Amino acid sequence: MDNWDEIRTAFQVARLGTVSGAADVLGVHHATVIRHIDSLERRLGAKLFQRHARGYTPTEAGRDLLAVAQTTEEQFAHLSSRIKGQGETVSGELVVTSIAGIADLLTPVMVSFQRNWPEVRVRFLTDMRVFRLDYGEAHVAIRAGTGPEEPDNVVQPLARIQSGLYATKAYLDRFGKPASDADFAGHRFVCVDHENTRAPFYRWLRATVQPDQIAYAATEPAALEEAVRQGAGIGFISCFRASLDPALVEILPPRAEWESPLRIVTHVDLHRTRKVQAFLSHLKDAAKEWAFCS
Amino acid sequence: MDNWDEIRTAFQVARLGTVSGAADVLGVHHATVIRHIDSLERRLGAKLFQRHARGYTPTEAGRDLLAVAQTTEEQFAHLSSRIKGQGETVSGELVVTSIAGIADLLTPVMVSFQRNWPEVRVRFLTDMRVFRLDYGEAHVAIRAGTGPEEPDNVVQPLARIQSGLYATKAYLDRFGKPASDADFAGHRFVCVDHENTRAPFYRWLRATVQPDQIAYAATEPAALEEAVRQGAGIGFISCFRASLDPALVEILPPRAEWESPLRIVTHVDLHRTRKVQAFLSHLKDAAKEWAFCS
DNA sequence: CGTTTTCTGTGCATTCTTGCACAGGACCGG
DNA sequence: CCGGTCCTGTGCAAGAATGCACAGAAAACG
Repeated sequence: MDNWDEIRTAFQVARLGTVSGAADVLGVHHATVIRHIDSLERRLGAKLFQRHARGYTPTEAGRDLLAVAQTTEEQFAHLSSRIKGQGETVSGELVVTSIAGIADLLTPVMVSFQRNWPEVRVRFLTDMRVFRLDYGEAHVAIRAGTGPEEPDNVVQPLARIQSGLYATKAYLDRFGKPASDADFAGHRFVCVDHENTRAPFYRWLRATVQPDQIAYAATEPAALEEAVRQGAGIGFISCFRASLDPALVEILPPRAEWESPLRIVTHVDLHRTRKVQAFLSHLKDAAKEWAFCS
Repeated sequence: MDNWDEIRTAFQVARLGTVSGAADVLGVHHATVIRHIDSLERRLGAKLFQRHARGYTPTEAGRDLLAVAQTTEEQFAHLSSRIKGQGETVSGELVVTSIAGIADLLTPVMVSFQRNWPEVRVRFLTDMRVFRLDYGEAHVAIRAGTGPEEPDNVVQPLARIQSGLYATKAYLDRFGKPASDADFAGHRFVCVDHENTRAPFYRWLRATVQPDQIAYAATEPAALEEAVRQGAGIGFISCFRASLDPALVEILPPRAEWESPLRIVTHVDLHRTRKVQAFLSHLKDAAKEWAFCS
């Protein structure tokens, strides 16, 4: 049963009883309608209509088609209005992905968004691998740094998260607290185990301290943070995370050059929808309230 | 939501995830598939798929379409197999029409046919007006005489119903019983009120008796028969109907020239179907058993 | 790391569908 | 009885959808 258009044509003929009437409704020439019916009947091997000078009377098969196509037309009409409307409504799924490090910063935003738009089911994905927006894996991605992006992705700056140098009280009791970045001699540091990282504060750290001062290195951000908390040395932790842990002591005040940009990335097709726009404005509003950001 | 073929194309793309795969299944070029999707999305004003190098991933709208079109395809497949099969099966409606005069002759045939083919719903229409087969009003018509027929109707002889001259005992007690058609003087007759009727026995009657002997005339066959039963005169009644009424007495034995042919008429498109053929053979078998016919 | 495969996407020629004009038949109303 | 109207049906030309060839890009594979 290929060629659904011919079924649609036959449906209108069965509904209206005449070829001409169906042609008017369908917006085609009546010759086209005749040819569609002929083609469909030839393929089915059965007559759908009794032809006579006053019109086409559906046979039993034609009435069967009428009933089936009637519901089909209704289903398609509903589908059409759903799809046309869904770009304008804030409902359905909203899939947001981000790096794991800022999950606890974002979660309150997600929850309040869902509270504001109860029709929306929020999915918040944090995973090792980067989710790809052009594969339809997420509507919105929140990413750190200034990495390259796909051509079809629209990128917006969200905030600049401040990071500072921290150490535990236990570390300071043992090694003392440096007064400035000129006073780092004899101190040990925690740094990412990657020569050419893009994180600005780690680039600054590698340029400032001696390599043998890096006492602890790891690839995983969470592992680095944990190392500082365990007293392995002085290390960078984002200010908002450090503020949650009273055991951490700020070594130096945050600097603008240490700030790391946070970007909102959306796929160009989804960016225009009201659902995504609603979330974006909600997210930006929330970001304005964030302390430790600029 | 016109152009159902584009929905079908989009359905296959959503189902398979690639344009190329959908093109193979649909038996068209992949460029055609791309153009269908583009056209459909443009008309809906919403993206159905996220495009990427490995294929098309359906969006929320695309998944919605997938679900709707899935059931549509199934419905159409069922419809197709029903229509293709129904020409070969004996089921559904069977509409038979005839003149009212032979309804009680046909009814047992219809009932036994329905008993033999329980899938069939029989509708037996007897009405004043002649039902038109080319308007799809009936599958089979049983008609008397040798009237003209539509070009698309296939006509078969069914039987020749015998009619005889009858009167009531009361009439005979009063007027006597004529020994032959040469002994009709002084008798009164019941005849159709129509100069040029096609019924052979009435033509014979008008040619045989004097006009003033026709004591009772009517247009309706049932009214004529009732007039004979009421003793209005001698009149023609079909033998099978007269045999049911013991009050009627046969005046003259049936003659071949009084016989009226009974024709089966079907529309050429429906004539080929097994359902109609089954009824026709059943009807012919039953007609062989009919007494008062030849 | 280069190669192969498998996708999508687009300009161009072709085929096929569609529209048009007209014929023919049936029905309706005067 | 006869013109007007509303149907269906068909040959022919215009237009639109399709197929083809090729480009380009990304993933898979050895």
